[in-house]
Formats: sequence, structure tokens, C-alpha cells
Amino acid sequence: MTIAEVAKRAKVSISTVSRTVHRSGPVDPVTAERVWRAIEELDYHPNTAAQSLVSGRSRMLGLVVSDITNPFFPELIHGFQDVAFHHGYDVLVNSTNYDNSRTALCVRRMIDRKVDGVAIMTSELDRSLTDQLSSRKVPLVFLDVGKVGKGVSNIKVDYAQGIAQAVDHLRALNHTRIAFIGGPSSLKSARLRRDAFLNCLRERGVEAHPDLIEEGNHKIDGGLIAITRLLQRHHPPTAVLASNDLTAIGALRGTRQAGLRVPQDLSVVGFDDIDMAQFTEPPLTTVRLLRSELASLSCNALFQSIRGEMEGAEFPMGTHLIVRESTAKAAGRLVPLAATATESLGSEI
Amino acid sequence: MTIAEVAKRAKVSISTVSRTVHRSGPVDPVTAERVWRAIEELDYHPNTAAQSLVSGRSRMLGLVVSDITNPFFPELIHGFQDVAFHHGYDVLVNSTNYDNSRTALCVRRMIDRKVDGVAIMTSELDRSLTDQLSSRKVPLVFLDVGKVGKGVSNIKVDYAQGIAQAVDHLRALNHTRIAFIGGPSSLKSARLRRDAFLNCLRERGVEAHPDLIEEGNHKIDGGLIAITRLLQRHHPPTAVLASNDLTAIGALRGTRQAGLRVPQDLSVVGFDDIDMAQFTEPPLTTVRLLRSELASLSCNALFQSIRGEMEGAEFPMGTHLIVRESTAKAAGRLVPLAATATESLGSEI
DNA sequence: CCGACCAAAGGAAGCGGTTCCAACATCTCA
DNA sequence: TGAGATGTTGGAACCGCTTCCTTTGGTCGG
Repeated sequence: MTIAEVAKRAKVSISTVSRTVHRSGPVDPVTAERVWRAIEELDYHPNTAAQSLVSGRSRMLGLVVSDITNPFFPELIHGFQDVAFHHGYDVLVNSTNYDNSRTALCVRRMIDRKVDGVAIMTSELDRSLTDQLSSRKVPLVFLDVGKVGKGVSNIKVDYAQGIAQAVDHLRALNHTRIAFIGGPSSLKSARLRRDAFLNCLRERGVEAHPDLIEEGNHKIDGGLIAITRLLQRHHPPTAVLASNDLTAIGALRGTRQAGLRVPQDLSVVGFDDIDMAQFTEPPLTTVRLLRSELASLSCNALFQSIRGEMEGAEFPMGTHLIVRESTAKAAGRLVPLAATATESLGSEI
Repeated sequence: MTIAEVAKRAKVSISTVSRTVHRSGPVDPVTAERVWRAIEELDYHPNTAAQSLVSGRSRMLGLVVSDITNPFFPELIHGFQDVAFHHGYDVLVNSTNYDNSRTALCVRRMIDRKVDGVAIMTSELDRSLTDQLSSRKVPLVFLDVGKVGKGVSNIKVDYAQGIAQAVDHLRALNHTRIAFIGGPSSLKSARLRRDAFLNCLRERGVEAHPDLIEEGNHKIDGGLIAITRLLQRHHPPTAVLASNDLTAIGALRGTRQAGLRVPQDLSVVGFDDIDMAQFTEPPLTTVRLLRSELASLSCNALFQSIRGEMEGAEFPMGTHLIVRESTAKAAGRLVPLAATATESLGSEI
């Protein structure tokens, strides 16, 4: 089924067929009607490879994520694809497993495929790679990393906003020993979240106690291990803020394994607000980072770049606290302690 | 960067470049060396659209899933992409939201893109659509639905195996009132699971009590609602088998909301064994349907068809029970009942 | 010494479209 | 009535690559 066969059947030239299909030039309505009928009868669909070859574009978008297995990303992909699909675009998805070289390879292959743009929703990229990618002429959109430039945009998430809300929420509940379970420090987004937490405390005149900062892996098991260590501290925390919801879920489980109850004995706050968060036991108080917004923001940024409506820009994105049931008033004392009672709780969080 | 520029730099013809790149014809080693150097220096990558146009194939695979938001699928996609990636293939993923017409559209678009094969891992397809798709010349692999034919394969999951193990496990724990929360009955895989359960009971000489069969939606909220209804029955179940893990997680939560404990008051068994299952509270006893196996089975089936090594075949896939902590010996009586004590528990499950 | 054979390399025809440009018919207005 | 404007249509180049076929030049055997 080629355009030539349609042309023959409609008794016109292939140029005319092309013109009527794309409405890209004058065609007599009567002729057009004949062409459409031929197309219908033959069930003709243009060969996208040919179109791609001649036009240099493919009506495909690339989407690179760190870990498709983390529920955050499927929800993001879902939204991204929806937007793309409605524009008649297909999406080439790749999950890199936090592997920088794989990211480079993925993007390279996508570019070879002449994708019209690629969204790189991983934040473990090193600068040299982002620069290298930016130098290609393909519209790009990064998440948090990435220097805005010609055709390259960046979604800038305001982690501080939601984290401040979380910290204030916890402090209002009389929590003074608030721990933090971060993500892998190799991850830019994880560092940003941790730093936002640290800064937030500092702004409020308290210093984070190093004992109360743990590093997880942004997965459930990491959260479980981290909370276990935290609860074994001489002065365990009364509340914990996790770098993402998976980590928080691990913390929930670890707390229960330690024989403690959430939120009576320990308050837990997550980050992301994945769908699952409302169904944990207890439902998770968490900072919402709206995937659907992230998805449409990034996808639309790409489309704007593609249409040449924009040179590349920075898109701010807010976060805010969703209070559910995993946080409550701090208990007087988490576990009976043999330790001295002379410590100054107020200043070590 | 085109093949012509490489040819010019290496002072050979484009035919020679093509031949050395694909090792598809005799090239003098000395010449080849020159060509490779030119390729390197120019950082040449072939235009895949052009290759696709001339060869009629794209080195892309299509993967259609029902709901990327269900953790079952990301894990499947992950495995599928891994296999594809190592063969130098890219994957076009699409989530259809259980929408039949969208599935049709997706596959249509994939075929337009000349994908070399497509895996349709949704099971809500109606027969007319599968037949229509099968009639195209693209290798296809279905999950459960799908009639094997020239170039079309089918993964046949043996649901009965795992479900029988689950039922026997529960019966060994003295459970006689075993409920079942199914998926939407419009879903073939959901029907298969429910039927496997019903048959299993029948084989063991017991008849399922209609009161103990509920329909969920394969999501958490559906499981929660279903278990709530189940627990309000005159004779509530002492154990429940869910059609997938998400449903089981909902059941876990619903049970706790009802003030009951798992597994002391109610045993819960899931299906799929998603990663999350080992981290629920309590860890979920569930029937494992290995995504990685499903992924490699389907991806490899496609490759075999592509290479013409196979005409289309049926691939069997087993399931088996993973016992964790959400199941335990049946309690004598779930809740004090005012009801008659004359019912014959043995025959109504 | 010459024809046959063979390896290596180049030329050119497509793959299926888009698009620029020329050709042609009609129509308008001086 | 004829020149130019306008509206439709067809022809052909080109996108970048693969592949078939031809050419070239050297080697070998008779």
C-alpha cells in the first residue's frame, strides 16, 4: 500500500494525494473527495519511515526515566504518553537503572531515530553528559539538572516548599528530633531533597543532628534498613522524613518490625505522593509532587520547542504537603531510656 | 552526517562504506580501516529512518499493556526492554487503560511505524480484534488471548497450578470459607483466574458459595471495597484469595479498617507477586507469576518469529505459591455470631 | 601470451514519501 | 481579444541508505 497505488486508483498524481492528505496545497474539492475515497478503500496509511526520512522528524518523543519499577515513574510515563498520544506522537521509553552510561546510550539511540524531542527525567546525569546532549539540535527537557539553553528546558522542582511544610507540620506536633532518610547521594534529586531539609532546619534556627541523617536507596528495602538503624540510636527520632514514598513505606514496615506503632510512636512523612501512599497502613502523610503536572509540563515544553515557539525555558513546579494518618503528636518519650535526661532536645533535630 | 560524507572522507564510494559497516560484502582490510576511521572521526551514525525505509523493518518492537500504573506491568516492561535493548532493539510502549479501541489504535500506529513485532500483554481483547491484528504480517505475541497461527504466538499462563496450591495451602490451614475477589469480568485474565479458582474447588468436591465471590477492579480501592462487603456477610470468610496483588493489598487494608487482623482473623492470598508484596504488612502470601519470565518469553518469541525460526507457537508458563505471613491457621470463629450453628461449613466455601 | 576468473570497488536504481516548480486551463479586465 | 492573474495538477528532484550489477585490474593456468 503506497501513495502511488492511491494515486492510480484516484486517477491523480502522487503530489495531489500528498497535498490532499496534508491539506498542504490547493486541491479541487471534487478531486480531494476521490482521493479520500481511494485512501479509504485501500486502507492506506503513509509509511512513517519515508515521511521521517524526507522530513527529518519522526513524530516520536523519547522519555528516559531512572527506574520504571519505582511507582513514581509509571505514573509519570502515563501522563506523558497521554499528552503525546493526543498530539499524534508515539513515545520511546527507556529505563536506565540509574546507569549514566546507559542513559547516554539511550539518548544517542533515540537521536539516531530522529525523535523530535527527549525528556530526560532522571537526575543522576553528570554535567558533561547534559552538555554533550544539549549540543545536539534535538529539543530536550531535563528534570532539575540541565542548564537552560537553545531548545533545552528544565523543570525546576521546588522541593523546599513541600519540605518546609512537612517540617513545620511536624514541629507543630511537638516533634523536635526529626530524622531524614535520603536517597543515594549520587542522585541529584536526592541531594536536592536532603539539602532542602537541612536548609529548612537551619532557617528555623536548629541544626540537624548527623545521627539522624541516613542514606537509603529510594527503594523499600533501603528505607527499612535505614529506619532500623535510626531506631537503634541512643536518642531515636520521634519523626522521620523520607526522600521518597518507597523509602517511607520501608520505614513504615521497619517501624512495625521494631514493635513500634506509626504514628503513635513515630511519625513518618514521605515524598512524591505515589498512588500507593493513600493505601499504606496507616495512610502516608507525604509531600506531593504531581506526576501528571510534571508529565504535561515536560511534554508541552518539548512541543513548544519543536514548534519553535520557545527557545528553552525553566519551568517551576511546586510541591506541597498532604496530611494523612502517619503523623501525630510526638510522644513524650519513645522508649524508656536508661540514658541521661540532661540532653537539650530543643537544639538537636 | 551522511554516508556520503563518510565515503568522501575515506575516499571510497558509499557502497563500500555500507559494505564495511554491515560486513555485507568483500572489502579490503586496508580500505575498511580507512572507512572505520572516517566513521569514528565524523561520529557517523546511520539514519535509521532511511534504513527502515529501504529494509522495511525498524529494529523496534511494540509493547502494549493494559495499565502501566499497575506495578505488574512496569516490572514486565523492564524485563522486556532489557531483552530488546541487548538485541539492539528499541521498544514502543503503550498503556491502553483497558480500552479496546485504544489498543487497536496503538497497534495500528505501531504497525504503521513498521515495528518488527508487537507484544500485546493485555487480555481484554475481543476476538475480532485479535483476528484482525493477526491478519497483518507483523509477528505478534499475545497473553492468554490469541489463537496461535503464522507468526502469532501466545503465552499460556497456567493459573490453575498456583491457585490450586493456594487453595490447598488454605485448606491445610483448616480454612473452609474461602472467598475470592476477582478482577473486572470484562478482563479475560480475570475470568481465567476466577474460573481456575472455581474449578479448583469443584475438583476438591466443594462448591463455591456465591456470597463469597466478589468482583474488584484489579486496583487497591476495588479490593478494599470488596473485602468490606465480604466481611459484612452473615457468614464472613476466614480466608480470601485475590485476583491480583493490588486487590489483595486493598483487602489487607480493608480488613484492618474493619478492626480485624491478618492473618489471625483472616488469611489473605494475592496473585502476581509484585515486588511490593514482600513489603506489605504483613508480607503477602501470593501466587507468583514471574514477570521476568513472561518478558523474556514474549520478547524471545517475537525475535524467533522475526528471524523466521518459528511459525508461531504456544508457550506455557507456570505459577506457584509463595508463602509469606498473610496466611495462618483458621480461627475457630471469626466474629461471635448470633446465627444458627447448624450450617454445614464443609460444603460451602 | 592471452582468456578466464576473482576480488574489490563504484554506479545507479529504488524504498515511499514531500515539495518545489513548471504546465496548463480558466477567468478577468483593460 | 489578448495579456496577465489565478487555481489545479503533474513532473521530478531529493531525503539517506541498501543492494544488485558492472567495471576494473590483477592472478593464474593453459
